[in-house]
Amino acid sequence: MILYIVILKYMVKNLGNISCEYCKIRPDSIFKSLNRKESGNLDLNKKCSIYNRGQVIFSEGSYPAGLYCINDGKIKLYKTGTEGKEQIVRLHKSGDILGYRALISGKSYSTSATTLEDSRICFIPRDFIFNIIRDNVNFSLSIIKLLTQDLEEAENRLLNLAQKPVRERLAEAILILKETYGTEKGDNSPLNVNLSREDLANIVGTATETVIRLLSDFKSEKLIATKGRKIEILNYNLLLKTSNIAD
Amino acid sequence: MILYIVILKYMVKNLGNISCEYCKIRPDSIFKSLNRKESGNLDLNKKCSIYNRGQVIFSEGSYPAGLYCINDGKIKLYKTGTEGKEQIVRLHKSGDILGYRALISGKSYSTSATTLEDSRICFIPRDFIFNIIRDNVNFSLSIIKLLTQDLEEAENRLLNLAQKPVRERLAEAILILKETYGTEKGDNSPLNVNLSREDLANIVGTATETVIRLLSDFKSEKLIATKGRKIEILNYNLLLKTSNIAD
DNA sequence: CGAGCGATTGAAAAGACTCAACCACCGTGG
DNA sequence: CCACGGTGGTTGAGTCTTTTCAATCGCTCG
Repeated sequence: MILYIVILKYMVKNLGNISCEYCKIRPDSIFKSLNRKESGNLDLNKKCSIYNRGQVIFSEGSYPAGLYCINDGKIKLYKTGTEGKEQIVRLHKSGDILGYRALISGKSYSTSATTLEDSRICFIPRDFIFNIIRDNVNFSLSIIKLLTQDLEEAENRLLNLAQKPVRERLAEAILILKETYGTEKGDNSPLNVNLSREDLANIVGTATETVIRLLSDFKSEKLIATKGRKIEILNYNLLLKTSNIAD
Repeated sequence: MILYIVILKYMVKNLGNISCEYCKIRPDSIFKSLNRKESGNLDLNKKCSIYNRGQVIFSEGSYPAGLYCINDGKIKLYKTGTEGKEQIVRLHKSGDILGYRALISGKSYSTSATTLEDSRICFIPRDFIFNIIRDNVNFSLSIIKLLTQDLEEAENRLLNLAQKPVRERLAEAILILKETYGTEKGDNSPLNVNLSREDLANIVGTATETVIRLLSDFKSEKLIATKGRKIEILNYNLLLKTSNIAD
């Protein structure tokens, strides 16, 4: 019986190995500039796996052997502070790639990555990536573009952490969650992501209890509604105002 | 007389137009991968200027027409928050280039840059840079490397702002100032940079008064000595401990 | 049913900010 | 030469946000 399960899991893993050429996320990914030959080559080199929710993809301090492409799933990228508390640096979703900073700079990971839900993630070995960078200028331009986006976002968050009160940051975080992961059904439905209060606190950069208190403030102000971990935005405009975002 | 001064200033500006091939900062700069022809070409295209202390090089929101290379000087790169308070994102020194993020991403500047002291800065027009990127793979790899460094640094500061108390962040900031700008004469001399208490606060992400109070704490703990804006590190190890940097 | 984890609430304390006053220094103009 | 105003630095007091610690609750899982 156990053997059977192991085999099944193995099969699932391999079934995950879809074609990059026809991958649903291809139009959004940095691999879109690959030609047919390169793309076919990528198929032969990559290895797709299913990660269960809460599984660690890589850890701060270890060395990258390639990069990860999220076919389907949600991932948190975080650093661990001196007291062991996580700070979530970025959230990722289908179509994003992970671990390219460390791979390219040739250094160890400066963040850890963990799935927020069951995810299908493809691994592409180091050499393949470097070959593409050398051969395909557009690919390295895509990498540069990614980096500039991440950098700009990081600098914005720097400003927020330094200057905005927790209340505003939490409001903004909820808005960003909507931007990133959308809602479950339509406009009047909960955000399509399950985060613990602790994760939320680790995005905002505050204590878990503070998040809980502010969420219940938001609820009494009719900005949001919650049901377990599900958060629904009830008054978008007021939440936007609460977040005090420039312009 | 006034005319004379204007002419003098104009002359100084042109005298500033030194050769990139033999520029003292060339070995440290991203232009080191340029060959002789490209480098000569750069000389013909660039334009060097003297900026007085406190002069703005570019402002958040405006569009880049090229990038800046610091031949000599110190620059603060900062964002302005909703209440008009600055947050210093990064400090730059001789050999650094400025404004490449906005130039490459084709977007407006997301930060402003102002000199902390009189500086000689060269401007290199947009087209020239893009030509190099297209022709010289090593150059774009240098850009990628810069971006990865900046990103890593930004993420580290994110963690610090979110989790560390002001006292630790200020101690770390002083250590970083030493790393970046060194000391005036030797080990037992003040840091080689003049920052107002306000600038210091805008690095650390706190109020000016808090910086002043903590600095005087540090003084009574014999960690540092100050004389006007000059800060001298008296007890490096204890300051390091106070900063609570990991490892 | 009990253990354990995440969520919640309460109370107290700490950290940091704001506001206001005051000081020190510097260059200007009378 | 000195009064003046302006800027940046410093100090004090009070306040508010946020954290910390502790206790409780609810739910799930074995």
